[in-house]
Amino acid sequence: MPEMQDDYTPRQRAVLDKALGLLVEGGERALTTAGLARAANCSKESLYKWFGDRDGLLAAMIAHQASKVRARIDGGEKLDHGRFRTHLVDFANDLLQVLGGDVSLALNRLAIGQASREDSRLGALLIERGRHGIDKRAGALLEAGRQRGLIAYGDRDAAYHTFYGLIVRDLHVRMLLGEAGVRQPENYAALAEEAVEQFFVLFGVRKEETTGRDRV
Amino acid sequence: MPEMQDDYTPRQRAVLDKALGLLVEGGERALTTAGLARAANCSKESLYKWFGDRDGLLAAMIAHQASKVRARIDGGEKLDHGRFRTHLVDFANDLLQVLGGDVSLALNRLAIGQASREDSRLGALLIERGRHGIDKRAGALLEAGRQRGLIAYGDRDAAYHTFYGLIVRDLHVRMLLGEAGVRQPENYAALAEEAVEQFFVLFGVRKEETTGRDRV
DNA sequence: CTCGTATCGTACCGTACGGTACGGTTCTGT
DNA sequence: ACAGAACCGTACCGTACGGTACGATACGAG
Repeated sequence: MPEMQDDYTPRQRAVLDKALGLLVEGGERALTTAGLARAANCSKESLYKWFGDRDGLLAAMIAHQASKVRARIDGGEKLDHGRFRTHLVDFANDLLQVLGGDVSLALNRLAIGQASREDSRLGALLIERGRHGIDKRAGALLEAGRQRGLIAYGDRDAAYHTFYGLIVRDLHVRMLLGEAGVRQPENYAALAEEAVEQFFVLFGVRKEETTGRDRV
Repeated sequence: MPEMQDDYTPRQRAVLDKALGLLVEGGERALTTAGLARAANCSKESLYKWFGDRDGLLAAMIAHQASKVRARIDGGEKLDHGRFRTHLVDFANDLLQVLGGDVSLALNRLAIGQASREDSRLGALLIERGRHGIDKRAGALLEAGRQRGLIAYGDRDAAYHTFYGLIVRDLHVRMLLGEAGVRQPENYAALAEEAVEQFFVLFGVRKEETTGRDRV
């Protein structure tokens, strides 16, 4: 599996960044080969030489963007309840931040728009390059919490997906649809707090009154 | 607010159904005016006369589809815990069934693909015509349960969104992305059961202890 | 200095789409 | 029966896009 590092030259990376910019600004319709060549001061011939065809360009954009968002791994410090809780809240915040980001939304819209085409692998590529890192990080975090006896679950994937649902709810789709008033990063913190709170209600291990009486 | 009933002639409805068929089968690229005219045995001129332009056609398709899915309202029988639970499970099942349906996925993909265009109202239209009915039904259901003392919440919208997240998790986006192996209707029942179970853990009222009252 | 390579800018080609126009046909009301 | 409207099928137009070709330019290797 790929090492999350694109093997493109700096020039090519700059072009891919321009392409992402066009995509974010104007959607798929704005991302034409001629437009990209003009915006990036390169020739269409170079685009086709580097990326093969338009689909190759789109795939390269996803790979390039994924290579920039390095999934940081949480250090293995000693986990008490408070630290674990903080890590979960951080994860939830990061997740909302990522999903609500301009580039993420634009790439997801692109991949979803292409999903009907049978020969398009953009969706799988997006999940493989983008989601799996997040999943790994969350899985490790949950596993660490379970081993310390802070939470309990039968199926880690099920617990993770529940956690994901508690955090994201229907926000992702509504942001993808462009609904007004949904993208409000100032609310992410509160959403993350509440999701973690609910996650602990579902999967937390009662320590007989050891539950930190945090303010909510 | 519209009455969830499209004011189109049967002929026009048949054309809109053909259009939905083309969209489901081949995505947005397959839905061309010429293609639709050929498939529906009508003239392009009629299409433009009836729907104005392509965007009008797309909007009409959404309205037409929404008019077919009538949000049935649950009868007001006496609610005991078992009945209430059954209604919640039914709602969860219906929700998964709807979101995973061919037409719903195709229309959502279409609206999401257009979401970048500033002048596109498809996303808002889809939410307005499709989601609001579901939201109303769920809201009424939750409110009935609360008034019977079966569940407790401070904010109904928050409780509903949590319920939604527990049911759908990340399934909707992954289905939209076309990930293989995600659309498995045979799993919906188990997912619905588990979501309702978790929902009761979070918001259910124990007959003995009346705790679990959360603010926020 | 010179050759080769990579790249740029532009021009070009074929295609496909949105939208319009028009002659011929069917349907409807009187 | 007849007039008018609605509609079909097709042809047509302008545009825009993906992809290719080509001459011009910059630059490193020998």
